[in-house]
Amino acid sequence: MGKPIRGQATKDKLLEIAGSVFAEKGYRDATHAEICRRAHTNAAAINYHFGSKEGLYRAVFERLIQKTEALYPLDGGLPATADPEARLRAFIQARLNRIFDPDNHEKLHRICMLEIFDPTGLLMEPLSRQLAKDREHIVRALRELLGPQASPEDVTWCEMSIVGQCFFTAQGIRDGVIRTLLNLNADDVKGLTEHIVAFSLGGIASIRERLRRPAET
Amino acid sequence: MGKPIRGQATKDKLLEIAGSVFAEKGYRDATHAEICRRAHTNAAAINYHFGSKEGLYRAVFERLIQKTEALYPLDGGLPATADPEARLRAFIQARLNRIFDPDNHEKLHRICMLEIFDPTGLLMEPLSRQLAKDREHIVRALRELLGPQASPEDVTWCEMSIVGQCFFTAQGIRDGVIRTLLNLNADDVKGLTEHIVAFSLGGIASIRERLRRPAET
Amino acid sequence: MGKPIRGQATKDKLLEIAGSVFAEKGYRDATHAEICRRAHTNAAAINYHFGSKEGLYRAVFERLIQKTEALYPLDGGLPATADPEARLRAFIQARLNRIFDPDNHEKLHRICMLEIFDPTGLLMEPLSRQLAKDREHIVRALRELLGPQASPEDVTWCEMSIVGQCFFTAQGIRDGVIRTLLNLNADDVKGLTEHIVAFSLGGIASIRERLRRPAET
Amino acid sequence: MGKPIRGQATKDKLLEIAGSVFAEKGYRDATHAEICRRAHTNAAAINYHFGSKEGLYRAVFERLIQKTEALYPLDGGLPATADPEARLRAFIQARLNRIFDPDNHEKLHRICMLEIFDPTGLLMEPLSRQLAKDREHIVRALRELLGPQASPEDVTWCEMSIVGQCFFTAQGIRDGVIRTLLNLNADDVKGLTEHIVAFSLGGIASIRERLRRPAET
DNA sequence: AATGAATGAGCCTTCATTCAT
DNA sequence: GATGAATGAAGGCTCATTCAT
Repeated sequence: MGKPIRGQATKDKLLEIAGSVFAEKGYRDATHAEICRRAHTNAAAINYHFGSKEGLYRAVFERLIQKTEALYPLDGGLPATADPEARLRAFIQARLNRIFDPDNHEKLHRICMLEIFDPTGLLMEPLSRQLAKDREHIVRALRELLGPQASPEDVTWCEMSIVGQCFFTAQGIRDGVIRTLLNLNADDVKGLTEHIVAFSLGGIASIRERLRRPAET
Repeated sequence: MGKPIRGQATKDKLLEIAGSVFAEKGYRDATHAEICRRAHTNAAAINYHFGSKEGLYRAVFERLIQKTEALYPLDGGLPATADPEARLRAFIQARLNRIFDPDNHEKLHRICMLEIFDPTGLLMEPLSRQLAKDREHIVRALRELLGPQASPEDVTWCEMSIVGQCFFTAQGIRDGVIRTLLNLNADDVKGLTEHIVAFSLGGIASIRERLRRPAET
Repeated sequence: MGKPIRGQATKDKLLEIAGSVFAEKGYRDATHAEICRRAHTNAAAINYHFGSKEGLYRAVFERLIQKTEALYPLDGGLPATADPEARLRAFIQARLNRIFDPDNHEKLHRICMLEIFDPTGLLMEPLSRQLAKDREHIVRALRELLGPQASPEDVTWCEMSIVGQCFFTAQGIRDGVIRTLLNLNADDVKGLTEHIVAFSLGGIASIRERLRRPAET
Repeated sequence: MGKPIRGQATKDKLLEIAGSVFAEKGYRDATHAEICRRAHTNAAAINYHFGSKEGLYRAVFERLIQKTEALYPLDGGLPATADPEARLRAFIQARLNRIFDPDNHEKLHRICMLEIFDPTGLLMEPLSRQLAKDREHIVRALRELLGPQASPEDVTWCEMSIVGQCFFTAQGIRDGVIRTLLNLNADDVKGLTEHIVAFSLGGIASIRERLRRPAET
């Protein structure tokens, strides 16, 4: 109740705005000047509240992670005993929801993509911790779906196939060059989800079949 | 024969080195200083030969495109009348070969990825022209594989599923955070190819089946 | 009786800590941040209590002067009628004691040295008042030792010779480059005193002799 | 003949001016802005020519050392076999000449004093090398003058007594607080030299005598 | 034709100080 | 009376570019 503590308000504002700027421009191109201008703060505020641009970046990431985790758990709320196909669907759905969430989460997605393709080295630890945690759900579902013959490598490749579809397709739908090229409907998240689920289940079935008859390769 | 014109040699050297630096650091973090140091040239050479950093970047891209196209055509040399499954396999193979080519072509891949995920806006035109051209082969193969019921959107989504697997999996195998996380064998390009082909054929079959019974969704 | 006023405690703590920081880093390199951190105070406390960094600096100096004067009078407690040689020895002893006092007084010495060699201009008045006062004892002793033929200039030069030995030798024994170079024993203050006394008495005798036979130069 | 190479002129100007500014303000208070303003250069010139402020500082020091060494050798041109008293006089003379040289050398003296009393840590290596070299002449002369009974420590203390007189007296004559206080004639370098020589010879004689009769202490 | 020298704009950061409570 | 929050000014440095030769 009542207005927030004075200091916290500025700090939150900075985190909010900095999240947007980092997501838009990437860490290196985001400047104190722009962040502070948009947050209506002095250029020294970042260093005052976060010690440095790096400190701000890390704080932004942590905050985005927390918000997102709470909102879109990657198990979709399903118990570990649920049908693995349903859990796969839930995972894909959650991934796409995270990406297309209009609020904070697309920022997280952007920042993660940038870190994966052009790392700053500043989020190494929290990012890999996060990614490791995110994998658990899908890896478990995949093990069940692929059956006991699947090696860890088989599982990982299938995981990459699925996550790659989510990340890349989302990028294609939403941004830049590819979007212009493909002329896809950015709003049809549901349709996209169904596509990826169907495609992936087919892919998984195919891999499973292949494992049963390895001679054919 | 006679010695090569001195100016041309410097220019080529710059293109060569700049390709590496742009690929390693991205456009924004690549500096005149580093490029010229590694090319043993004066810092003014870039502007002298290419007018600006932007000019150099564009020239580098064009040159990489040319070299790569000649080396790894995306139809794999197959005629348009060949078996569509074979053409799909050829496409995936060529994509992965381009990515894993130890020479120049991984540079092209890096630059394309960076442009897709963090566009500079400088390659908009040549990049989208290139991507449009690259699509043709796979889109044709997919149309045949998915059958006449597939809408253009279905085809595009499948295309994205396949390309997404290639791009993202390659990234996962080769670089940074994800590689550390997954502990995959970076050399097994052949195994990766077979995985993506098998997974994709399964995925395509699943989508085709789904188109025949649309009520199920 | 009764607990000390809270404000006074903070103020004293600030004076104490600021003395150390000014002595260690010099006025210019001493920062509000460091002083207040080490004094467990808010960064605004300095300006609140002392108006400005300058005000704090002056207050620190005054306080150090007071403490030191009480502890190590430069006449060594000897009456003005005592043997001038004894008074000279007492002066040198007191100077060195001030410098090597492990508590507060080496701070005063450091600050004076820094002001002499790299003046801030902020202590001009109190410092020159202090130095003028400090001179009195040795100047009087020197006049007696040099005899009536000595001009004021002769006296001053001898004074400088003696004080110079104290200040510089002390610096050499205790700090940085010179100490490393000379490898002297930092604890032998007594030995150093005896050296300077002996050297100076010899020097004074030589000057006195020279005054009697000015033709020789 | 003819005007100097273009680049070298700016570089020399910067060294020249920077020497003055470093000597006047000390390393920390000397700013790019002031140096470049006075050298009529852009603020980026320092980093262009010397890499950094530190680089400039080091270059300034080296240059001052070189010029000074050539102009005022501390042996005064005397052979090592000359009368030790003459060599002592030559040493003191050279030291004072270096300090009072109106051209570059007082800059060197200022910088050395600042480094000794408030080190930046940037000249540690060249400074201590230089000081070690400077000592040689006087140490040799002192060994002869003090006789075989003198321990290395005795020699060092006498050295400090002499150098201390030179440094401190010079400071007193020339700068700030002390000068105002003492009202000495800044131009009488010759008189000062004679004073320090006479005082020191007397001091040395006294120490030598003391070594012969150690019981008296 | 080619390059060493120079620069203006902008970046992150630090600091003493002031403000609002 | 005392302090957490905020700031304007300035600092060293980097960089793509331009200039003079």
